[in-house]
Amino acid sequence: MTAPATGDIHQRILDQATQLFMERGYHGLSMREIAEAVQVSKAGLYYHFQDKEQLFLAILNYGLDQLNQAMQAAEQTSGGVEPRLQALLRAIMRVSASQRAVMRLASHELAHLSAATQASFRQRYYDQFIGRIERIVRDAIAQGEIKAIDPHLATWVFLGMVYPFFSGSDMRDGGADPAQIEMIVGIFLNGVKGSKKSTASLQMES
Amino acid sequence: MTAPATGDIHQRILDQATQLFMERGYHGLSMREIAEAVQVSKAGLYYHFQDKEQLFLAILNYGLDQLNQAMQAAEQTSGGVEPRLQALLRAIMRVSASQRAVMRLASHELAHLSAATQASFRQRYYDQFIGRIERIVRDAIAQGEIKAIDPHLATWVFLGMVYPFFSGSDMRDGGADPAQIEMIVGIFLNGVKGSKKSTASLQMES
DNA sequence: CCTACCGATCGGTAGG
DNA sequence: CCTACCGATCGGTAGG
Repeated sequence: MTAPATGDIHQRILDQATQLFMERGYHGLSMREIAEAVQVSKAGLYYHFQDKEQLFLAILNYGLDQLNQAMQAAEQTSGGVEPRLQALLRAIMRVSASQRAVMRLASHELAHLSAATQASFRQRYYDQFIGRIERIVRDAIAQGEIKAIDPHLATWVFLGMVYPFFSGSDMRDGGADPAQIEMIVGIFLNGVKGSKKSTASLQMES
Repeated sequence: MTAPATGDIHQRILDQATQLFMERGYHGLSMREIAEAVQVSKAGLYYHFQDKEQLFLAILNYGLDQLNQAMQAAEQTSGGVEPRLQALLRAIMRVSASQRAVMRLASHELAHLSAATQASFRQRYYDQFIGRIERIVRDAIAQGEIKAIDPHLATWVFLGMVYPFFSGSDMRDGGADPAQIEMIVGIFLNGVKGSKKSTASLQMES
């Protein structure tokens, strides 16, 4: 009566649950509530997903896949750190805000899942997301484009800077302002820039 | 039998619950489990705290108080952005890692509380924590020490950079490495430095 | 502060 | 045999 409602139920569950888990967290949302939102029975949920944890994991994996595809295309960009980082960020900002926010959901809620689930997702997360940024940072250090700081730390610093754009809750919900993103990349690069073409005074540490 | 166990039960509940909420999140931890950990009855918990939300709020407020006291002392520091930011960060890093992590707990879980509780905490959070950093940033912009960017955005960028040091879960648990902290402040300041002149603000190593 | 409970809801599963 | 569910209920636990 209300609608044909037959738009791939599997996907409709994923979409609705994504939104609800984002608002309420893993333990703050029940399978019953998801079922009501999707207008299937709770048993219907369990036909499509083994249990709550596997449903949640499917959400995280789907979000990571979206990001991965976007980042893959952007990775062809060659040149220095700046064009590469900017291209990566632009690609990330082109995926929907809600799928971006799934990465934040992952970092907040992963600890509440079983050890096996955590391990399996964390592996993919590093391979497909963090690793891509860290690789650019490592290359830039090798080229002397940025200071010889710990690449892992530098990556986390950079991610921390753009973190608000993965959320829409801490900051303004408008979201992906390209100018702001570019400025933040600029701040990062200016902050960590190496001795190559500027002053050598910042280089050494012991 | 087991222990005298009479070390201010109110505080023991706070301490134990802080640790457990940190591991499990607001909805991932039951009052029953807290009671068992503290070795009081569940009803005993309700003698000391009105309900689960008020217990959780007490934890957040206590953590904020610790930070507030430390930051108040550091706020006497005068001079440019750099000494002021460094003093503030050093003060923050002197409070225990677990109390620092309470701020992260707040940012993760606050959304799961009632609107009234959220509002009451967020007010204090801005007044006593974020506001202190934003004030320094605003002063620095007014003095031309750093670029004329949105102070709110700059504050969130800075907080994002030091975010890992509020956790102990995303990064190494060792926690507060002063050298890393100083370097990050240096990266931020170098990244946002203004047109005034690059005098002492570039020197981050001693 | 405890024992003894409540209305309701939790994640998950039965047979059809 | 299949896909795609349903109404009802399981044993336990939630906050109060």
